[in-house]
Amino acid sequence: MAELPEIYNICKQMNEVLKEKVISAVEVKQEKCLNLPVEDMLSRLLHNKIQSVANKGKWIVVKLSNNENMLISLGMGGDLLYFEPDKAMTEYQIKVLFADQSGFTIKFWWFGKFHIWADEELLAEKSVKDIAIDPFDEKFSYEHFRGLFHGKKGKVKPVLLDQKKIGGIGNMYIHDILFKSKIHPDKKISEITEADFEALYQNIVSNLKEAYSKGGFSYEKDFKNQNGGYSTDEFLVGYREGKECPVCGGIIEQIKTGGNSSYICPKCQRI
Amino acid sequence: MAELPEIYNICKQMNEVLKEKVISAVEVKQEKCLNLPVEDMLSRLLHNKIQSVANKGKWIVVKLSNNENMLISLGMGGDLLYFEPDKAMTEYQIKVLFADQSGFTIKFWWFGKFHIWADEELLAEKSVKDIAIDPFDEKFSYEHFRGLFHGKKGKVKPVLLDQKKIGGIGNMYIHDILFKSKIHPDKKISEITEADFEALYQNIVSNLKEAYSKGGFSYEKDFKNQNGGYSTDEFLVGYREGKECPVCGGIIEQIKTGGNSSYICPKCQRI
DNA sequence: GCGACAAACACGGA
DNA sequence: CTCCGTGTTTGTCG
Repeated sequence: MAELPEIYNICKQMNEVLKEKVISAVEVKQEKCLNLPVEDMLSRLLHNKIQSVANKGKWIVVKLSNNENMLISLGMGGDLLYFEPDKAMTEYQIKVLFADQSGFTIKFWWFGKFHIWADEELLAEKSVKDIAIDPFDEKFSYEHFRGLFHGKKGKVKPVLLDQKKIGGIGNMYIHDILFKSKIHPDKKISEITEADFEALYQNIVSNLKEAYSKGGFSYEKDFKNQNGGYSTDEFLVGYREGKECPVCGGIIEQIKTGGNSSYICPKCQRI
Repeated sequence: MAELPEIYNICKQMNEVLKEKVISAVEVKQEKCLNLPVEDMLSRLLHNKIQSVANKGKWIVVKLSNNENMLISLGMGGDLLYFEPDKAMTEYQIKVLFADQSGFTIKFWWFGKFHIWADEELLAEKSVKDIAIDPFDEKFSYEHFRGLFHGKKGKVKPVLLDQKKIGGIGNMYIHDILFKSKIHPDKKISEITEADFEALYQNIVSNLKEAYSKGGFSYEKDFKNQNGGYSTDEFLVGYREGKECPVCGGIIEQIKTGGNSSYICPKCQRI
């Protein structure tokens, strides 16, 4: 469930906290989240320095001094937690330890990934190479956004969640973004007006930035084990099926949209 | 509209009539139905002998003495007509002339193809390489047929018309085949019983053989310019929308099934 | 609820 | 009414 606001926040914190730290050990309790045999992973990570951390969509990319990278995907959610010496969590699938005895643990709720790729490999690596820029990127202009829909004929929501089109949006913040824009998730792209697109663009950026400014979603923990300040009370329609629409008083519905669920006000959001 | 019965018939006749004839000229009025520049096509065909003719699904494959092949697709229908010296039709896109001044003309109604491929190329040529055996093939056993559906989850009709699964069936004979089998074209494969599959298999083979035994569909001409003897009166539900079902007296409907039309008795064929 | 992949399906062009 | 390529949608798996 960690989406751009949470991931972006974690990356910022990792940058601040981990810079220049040297990896001294990596412990893996679940090998299937690796892309390499443990031995290979270790030989590519150990004794190297953290250079910088940035997100690529919902992926966290930790760049090391030896041109290797740790790519972390939290999948459906999980905790990526910094620890001071001797303060590590006991539940984790991956633990990275630094020379100063600090480190971080990763605990996935379900499917997470911990992949190692060299800079050159990264360009060809399918998991991340096609991930589009995210709404926090300065190049994420309205023109860029609008262009994603030109000549397209499907439904809106799949495009918004398509990581090859827009990085970082998942199936949580999207509900309110669409609601605020008064667009039904199954609305055909061809039937969306220019004004709708403008509202959609604004709401994507403002909704995610709002969540980021509050430290992310309240159910998620940041790198320093703090829960975010964006609480479920702020949801307008997301996960509020059966409750009243804050705008028109209609009853919010949970509906199936393709493979996932959507929460909508059937009155405010018409197909 | 030529399907397996018509194509099979034409191939048989071509085999009887053209064997050993030597190509002396080819005239092309519509170059876009070729896969080669006219020059190349000519140099690969002229002065070579017809060796044999066989169908691959709805394609007609004319094998020449020099290991080249003429591949003819009649597309949505057309006439492929033999002519005695000086008796050629005047309307055609392609005319093949033999040394004895006999020959054949091809007139497509819409999109037809006249392609040249050497034996070796044929194996890699996408238009025909994956076309499955047809219901007249001795290897088209019930087991073979049944196996086409194992582990599949879509609708029946698309499989029956998929040339990679079964060669030669088109959207004409299929209506009655499904009707006789009491299967709705949109029926899910997973919901079809073994008895249904057996009926379907029998009806595919028998319906197409019946049409073939009568020289094909009455609206189509054979190689000798004779119309087939399988008339529209023999259709049970195909193209009979609004008429009565010959079994239950219900009203036959024309419905959309994916990209094409189907004719069904809504009472005899339930989804 | 994520991401990768494959299967099924829809559509347009020749 | 054909075949084909492409894009879209749906399902499954880890």
